[in-house]
Amino acid sequence: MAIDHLDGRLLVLLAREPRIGVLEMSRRLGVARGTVQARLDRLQSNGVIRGFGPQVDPAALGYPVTAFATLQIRQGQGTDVRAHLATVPEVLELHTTTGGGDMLCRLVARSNADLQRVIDRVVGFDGIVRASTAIVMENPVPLRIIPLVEQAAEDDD
Amino acid sequence: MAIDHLDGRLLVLLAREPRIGVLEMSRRLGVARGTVQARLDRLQSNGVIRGFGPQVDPAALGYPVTAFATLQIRQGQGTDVRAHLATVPEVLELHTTTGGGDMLCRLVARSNADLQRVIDRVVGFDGIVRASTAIVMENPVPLRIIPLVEQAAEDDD
DNA sequence: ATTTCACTGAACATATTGCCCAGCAGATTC
DNA sequence: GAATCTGCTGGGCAATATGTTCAGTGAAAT
Repeated sequence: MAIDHLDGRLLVLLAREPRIGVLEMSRRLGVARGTVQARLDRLQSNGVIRGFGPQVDPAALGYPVTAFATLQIRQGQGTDVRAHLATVPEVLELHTTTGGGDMLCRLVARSNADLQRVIDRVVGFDGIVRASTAIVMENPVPLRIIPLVEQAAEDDD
Repeated sequence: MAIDHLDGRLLVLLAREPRIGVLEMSRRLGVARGTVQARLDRLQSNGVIRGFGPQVDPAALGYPVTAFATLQIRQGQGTDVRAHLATVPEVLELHTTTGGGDMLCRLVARSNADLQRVIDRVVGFDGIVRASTAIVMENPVPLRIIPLVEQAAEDDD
């Protein structure tokens, strides 16, 4: 399973110049077009490539404040809480983590004041015992995958 | 600034079917091709759309374990720590947050055992005082943007 | 009344796509 | 050793999409 060296180069190329076509990729990688097409298909059915959705910047949408909230959930309320959080647009991401009934979610808001409204909406739900929020000030390493892809391709499995 | 209703529909369409072309989009949205092209260009130079990079699943790459680590940084060491963490491929994301010298980072690893290695590498650096890690068990809400886009488009700014 | 702006609808040459095929090399199986 | 698979090559084809330009239209701003 996983990826070989050519897959790695393909992914890195795709990450750097996402809009180039199959033909151009085959030129850059020095392989036949059919090969690139086959690799891409495989990577997608593999699930390695989940999709090519546009990466939208919440800040540019008017939500410049990001925060992470750790939620403590009352036993047995997990399912309800999940469903509740899924209905809040400002919840961009939700994880359940080790340690009691804990969840971690990524929030955005229009301002620090607005964040209060979002948090109230998030925690204003029966089943959430306690919430602690950390507001993001800087993002020195934005979500990235290239270094990991390169490592995985070198391990060459 | 921000986006109007057509931009919103464009983004949602693009998020749902990322590989469709400009022409097909114009057909779906019922507007001229030039309009879609102009909107897309604007959204990209706006920074609303950061890019179209492939969404790669770390699990499919052989890194099925995700964790969030909260790091406490010694005063004045922030820059060094950032640089250090940027060199670790398993650090997918790094944020500095409110509250003392705290950082939050997203990690992946090949296994729970491997996570220990990653954490050792992350915290094995002068300037990191303390680390507390939460391992992700489930991901009920994967990173998403559509609901926020829809809300922003309705607010119609 | 005039200017500006975004959108339309069309045209054109060029490039890319999806699909087909035959051939080839290396590895695996019998 | 011979047969079979699998992945890659390199080519050809019709259909489609792209980049670009243009003139015309309507609405809003000056």
